[in-house]
Amino acid sequence: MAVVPLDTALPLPPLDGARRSTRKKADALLRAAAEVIAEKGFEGTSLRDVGRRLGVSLGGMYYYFSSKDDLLFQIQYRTFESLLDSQQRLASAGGTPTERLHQLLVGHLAFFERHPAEMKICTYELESLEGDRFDRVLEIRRRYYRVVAAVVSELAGGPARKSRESSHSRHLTLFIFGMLNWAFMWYQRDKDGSVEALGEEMVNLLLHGIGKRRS
Amino acid sequence: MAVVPLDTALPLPPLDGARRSTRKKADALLRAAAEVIAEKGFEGTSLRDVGRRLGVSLGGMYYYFSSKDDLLFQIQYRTFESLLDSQQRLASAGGTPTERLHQLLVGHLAFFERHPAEMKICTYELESLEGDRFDRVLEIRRRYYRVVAAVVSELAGGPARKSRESSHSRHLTLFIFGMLNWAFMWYQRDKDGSVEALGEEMVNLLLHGIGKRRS
DNA sequence: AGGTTTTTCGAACACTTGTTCGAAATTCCT
DNA sequence: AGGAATTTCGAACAAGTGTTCGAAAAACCT
Repeated sequence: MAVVPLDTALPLPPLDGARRSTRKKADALLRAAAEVIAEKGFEGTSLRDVGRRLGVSLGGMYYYFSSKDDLLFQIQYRTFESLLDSQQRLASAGGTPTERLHQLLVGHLAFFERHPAEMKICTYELESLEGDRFDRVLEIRRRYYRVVAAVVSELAGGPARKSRESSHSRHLTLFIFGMLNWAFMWYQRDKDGSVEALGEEMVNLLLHGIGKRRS
Repeated sequence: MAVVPLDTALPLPPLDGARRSTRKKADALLRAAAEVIAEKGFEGTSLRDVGRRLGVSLGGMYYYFSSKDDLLFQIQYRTFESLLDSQQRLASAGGTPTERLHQLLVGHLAFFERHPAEMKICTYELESLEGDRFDRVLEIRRRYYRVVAAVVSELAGGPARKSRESSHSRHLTLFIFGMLNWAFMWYQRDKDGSVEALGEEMVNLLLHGIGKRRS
């Protein structure tokens, strides 16, 4: 009976036994790819284009990524890893539910301001992923959803019920994500002010509705 | 000196001197194309695919559309024409500003429920348009924006100022579009109820904020 | 220095794409 | 029925795609 070698699970492209400089270059390629894909779309982007930005040949790209799909997956997964981590820190930093919501809104907007290309890709190109890669990205997105939903439930439903999420607070949460994620369609710092100020406007709307200002 | 014929400005594909059945077929092709593009993206969709759905050969497609870009343009432009028309009717039907906002929210959601593929394309594939086609779609989108923005200003700013839109009500309007347009990411009639009910939840949030129900 | 591993390249592959064009088929009108 | 306009097709084109592979180059370690 043949024995399957048990060592490092993933064979080539994940760059496990790689020099640090190589990993740095993979990161740089990922960032460059994000910019191109954000501009021309995933299908409209060729690996040759991405490589050319950093002087890497087409064949060379396959040393860093096992496929074009893998590249897209890594952009999306890493982005949500980073966002989730940052937001989880904020959500568990204490304060009233209102304060925590405020933190999360500004946190999301600030992250999006720092990584516009990656965030755009996450909203535009989720469905360009397939199979396992799609599932894994969906799963981490759900984790992020729950972080925000928890705070919204607290705020909307009074003391959080242990049981299933109410459809009311589900909708509230999705409305909020809509406002947040739509921002990349129009937000320009010059025109719209800082993300902190924008987060403030958002939290005012969410707490008191249109018309009334301040708390 | 040669004389350029002055008659029907647009020569071929706009199907000006066309039989009624031909225009019907063009409409059917447009709908079929919308479904394919909504599923696989514009770049990922081939004219061969679209044609095959209705038994039209690749070459045949060019009798109806002057190019692949033209097809995408027509989907987007016609969709906004129809949406704009329908919403303008609602906005000028009278009632208090609150009632008119309510009408517009439900109207938008209902339109989106009737034309999910087209609406998805309008949000995903605007940037796949170029030059004049891009400009024209942008212009009609702005017209629609103003219809909603006008009602929001009335509601938020007290009596509407004649002058420039305040950045506060600009943001409010864009928040609302975010909630509306994000809905296609998650809305399922079974799970989320009717669009009328959803519109009600939205208007409640906008008027009174989280937590308080009813008016 | 020499030898090993990591990195890079370029050519070749099979395939798909949008577009053009001229001839054939169909439909319409009188 | 015949003639004119319309619709439809199929083949051909040039260009671009992701992926594979084996050999060369560079970097590293002792």
